[in-house]
Amino acid sequence: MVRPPCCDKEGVKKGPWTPEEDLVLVSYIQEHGPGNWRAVPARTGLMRCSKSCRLRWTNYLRPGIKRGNFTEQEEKLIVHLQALLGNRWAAIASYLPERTDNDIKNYWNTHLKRKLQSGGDGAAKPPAHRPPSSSKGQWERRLQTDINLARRALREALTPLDDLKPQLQRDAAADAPAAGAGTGGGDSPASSSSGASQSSPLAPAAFAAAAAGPYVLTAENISRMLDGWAGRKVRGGGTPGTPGGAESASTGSSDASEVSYGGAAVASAAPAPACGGPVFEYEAKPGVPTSHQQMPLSAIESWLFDDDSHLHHAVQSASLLDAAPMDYPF
DNA sequence: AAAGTCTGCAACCGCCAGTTC
DNA sequence: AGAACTGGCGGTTGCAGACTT
Repeated sequence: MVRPPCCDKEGVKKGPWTPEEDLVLVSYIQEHGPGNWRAVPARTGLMRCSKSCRLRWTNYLRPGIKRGNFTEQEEKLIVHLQALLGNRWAAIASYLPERTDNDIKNYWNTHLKRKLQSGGDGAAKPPAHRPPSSSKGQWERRLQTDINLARRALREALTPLDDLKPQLQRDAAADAPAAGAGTGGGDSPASSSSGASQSSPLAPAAFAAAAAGPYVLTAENISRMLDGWAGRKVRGGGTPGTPGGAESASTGSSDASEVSYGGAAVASAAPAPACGGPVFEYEAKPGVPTSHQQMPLSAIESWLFDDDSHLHHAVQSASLLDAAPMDYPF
């Protein structure tokens, strides 16, 4: 069958997002939560494809995103995971909760690939036989499943206390969801889990936190938000550009995006402050630890790096598969 | 100082898989 | 059961700033 386009191509705006559009999108998501992307353009009036809205949110506007300046630790992790998983950026990104798959993909293509090709820094090189991109085969899924299981077990074992925080917040929100939402914005459907629950069960807690937290979408805050954006480096002639351009966002602690999210330091590598917490807590990647419950990288690394058998197994599997494609009896 | 080249990143495109009807 | 719909993913491109000549 022929798939219709995801949206009507005519009248759909393309290109860089303006601060105003970002604001509209953020406002909408703050109110309704992410999800149901198809309804977003219609309900916000944005002349954007639903897909574009989702991408803009997940790759840029979503709180908790760290931009630019990959640490050596992250770099190593990416290299190893890429060797392990191939170009499955979403899977790799799940190990780096503060990074988007797009970011990691870009970083790989622009930095790491070249680095490894030119001899690299001693980090493990990607195997000669990479899992073929076309083979989303059983072995690969099995591998991913195993990794996920191991990761979950590891997380549970290593971060019992941190895990309690979101749980406590969920419990608190469950106790008084309506009260929290009600104080936030009057008719705000914050307590409605229609859209948000689709993405994460954390939604109610997040909305409660949002209502009680530092960020309220008032005219004042919108003004501050726009001021912050307006004050940013402008890319291109007249185009307001994208807030938080890579390097500047990560280095400039007074970035507009931080302001816009009520000091949740969303663009910063620093963990969310104890007071208030991130407004968009529900926006943690599905199945991925939030910044609160983020597993320590060192733990992952020791698991990944110390036990080479994981890598070797993966590489061997890939090699075998390349040599003689077959249906693995997993 | 100007022109050309390189680099990095945001965003788009098309395909795929899961879900809904 | 199968078609339609939606969201997600990976590859690719276009553009603007940085750098080099």
